[in-house]
Amino acid sequence: MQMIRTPEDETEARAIQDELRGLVVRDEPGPPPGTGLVTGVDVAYDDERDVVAAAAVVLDAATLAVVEEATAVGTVAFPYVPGLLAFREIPTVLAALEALSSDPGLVVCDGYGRAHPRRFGLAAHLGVLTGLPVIGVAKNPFTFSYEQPGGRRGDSSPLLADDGEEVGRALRTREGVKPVFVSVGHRVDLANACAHTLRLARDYRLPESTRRADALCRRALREATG
DNA sequence: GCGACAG
DNA sequence: ATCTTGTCGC
Repeated sequence: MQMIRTPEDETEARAIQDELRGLVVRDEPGPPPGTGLVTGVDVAYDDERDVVAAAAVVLDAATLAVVEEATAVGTVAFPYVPGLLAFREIPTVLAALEALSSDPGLVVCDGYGRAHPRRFGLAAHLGVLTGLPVIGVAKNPFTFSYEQPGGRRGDSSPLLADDGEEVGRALRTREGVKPVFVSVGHRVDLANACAHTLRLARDYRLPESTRRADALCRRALREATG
């Protein structure tokens, strides 16, 4: 049940991105922070055996308590190429999401959405394929530039593309700790994406959703591989 | 042509 | 992403 087309090469992959980019919805604020469900997704790889494991962890947005977990294991179908990450991750992530009985609510993934060379990163791609509201929270600035945000939790600064567009924000989630990089994927605006991220990063630098998904997909990979 | 580059 | 020990600190 892979709704993603696995391209034959990089040229085809970029063409798919250019085609799907027009389907991204950017004029919806998205679900209000702190209510409903939030689902973190992440993947881990065993490049030796071409195995990939994905995890989806559903949290109660208000308490950050785990509501449901699901995993999926698959075969790596595409190499890692900067700008084409979605083709490597999404097939297995979709399988994990489909294994959930809960409605995922807002989906939070590792990596970027709008902040992408062709403005169609992983979070945007996943959003278009599922129709769900999705945001991306990355651990480094990729190719984008930014000024260091203030040192306090909640401080942020624009993440800028070469053409000057604000494609995301560098958001300080912990005092004096390196910021995270937030960008919108689908059906969520940037201010709301940052608000969600800040609530999810209540106890650590990274959102609880991605921390939980990261731990789970590593465990799934270990159990699938050995 | 070279370097850099989410995970 | 992944390869990888100990170590400083709350």
